[in-house]
Amino acid sequence: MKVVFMGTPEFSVPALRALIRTCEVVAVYTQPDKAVGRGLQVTPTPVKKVALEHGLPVFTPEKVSIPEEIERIKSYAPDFIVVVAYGQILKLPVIETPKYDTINIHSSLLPRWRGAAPIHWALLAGDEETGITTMKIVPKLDAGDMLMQGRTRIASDDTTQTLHDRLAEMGADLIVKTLDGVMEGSIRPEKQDEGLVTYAHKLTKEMENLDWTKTASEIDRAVRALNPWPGTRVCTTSGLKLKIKKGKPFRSTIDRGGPGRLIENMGSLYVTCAQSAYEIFELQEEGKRSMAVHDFMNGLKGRGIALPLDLVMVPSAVPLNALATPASGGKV
RNA sequence: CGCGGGGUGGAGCAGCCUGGUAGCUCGUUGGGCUCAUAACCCAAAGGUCGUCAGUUCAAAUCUGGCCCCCGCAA
Repeated sequence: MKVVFMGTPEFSVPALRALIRTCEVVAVYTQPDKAVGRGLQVTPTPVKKVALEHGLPVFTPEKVSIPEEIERIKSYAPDFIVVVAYGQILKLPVIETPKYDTINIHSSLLPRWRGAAPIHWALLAGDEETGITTMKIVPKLDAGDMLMQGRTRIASDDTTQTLHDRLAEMGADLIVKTLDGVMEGSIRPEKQDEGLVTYAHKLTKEMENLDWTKTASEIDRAVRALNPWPGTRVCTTSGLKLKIKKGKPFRSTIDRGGPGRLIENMGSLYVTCAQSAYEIFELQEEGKRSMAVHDFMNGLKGRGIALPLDLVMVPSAVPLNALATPASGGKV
């Protein structure tokens, strides 16, 4: 079975490896190398690295839906094109190239969370479970008929990072089964119920700003969902900028002057919010490494900074309560 | 030459601008107090201030080179 693979970030890698093991990967498409990292080093994408390790032909066009790339793909006579977080929208001529189908691995239980950041939004919304959907690609983003799904529960300590890793592995497993199923004709594609569609909008940098008027459990979800990027940040009136890396909702109520303060209680650090407080375990000050809250508080005393500290509200670009947007808002 | 922050006893930091006996909050060790304690009190150990060179009577502090770490830039 000949497969053309299209993918870019770390999330795509397990699927690529699985396909290399089980199929004939005839070509790999990925995004052009970009200048990233300290010093703006030009770095190949994770997918490109793996493809090169296996001696596969790699192509990195700015646009894949142009005639010469379509001709190139045709020349490989693929049975399937598999697309995993490629980063480009495929036009119909590309989609129609393979003998069988062009298939996408999407990291949500469609039709919930179409779009760019499904893992984050599942976590933010407090979903109890999420998963992987394989589907036929159609020109409209993430709207194709579904082929297979794999589900996983979201644990109370799951972060975007842990879910990402888990779902990437599940996707690798599922795509192999999906290709086999399509070949055998044992899978019957299922239409998405448009009434249940929600969109996972792209995250913005500004979403890092914590809205401490929310409840502790909403804050907890934000801390876990926005980890590692863009993070969850809090700014004090005195100019400290702190990223909350880990914490948990505090059960009892603490009333120390209302929401929006950093307070110390029994040797622990809390940010007060709606009704109660959120306890911080690990944080990172601007420009510094991440550290345990205990070390941070020692440093504060060393600098002569005393708690409590008042926080400044910085607005987010996308309100976290813009959770499940209705199907009508078809922009992603 | 992409932008920026930093390397000070075991940890997190202050001191550096305005050179002159190395400090804070913890931890560790010993002792005390207490029914008891992660609490409190007393005491002690522990640092070539990243590295090399320069300026100076004198450098953690000023100047230049080098090494390493971190944040942004998805």
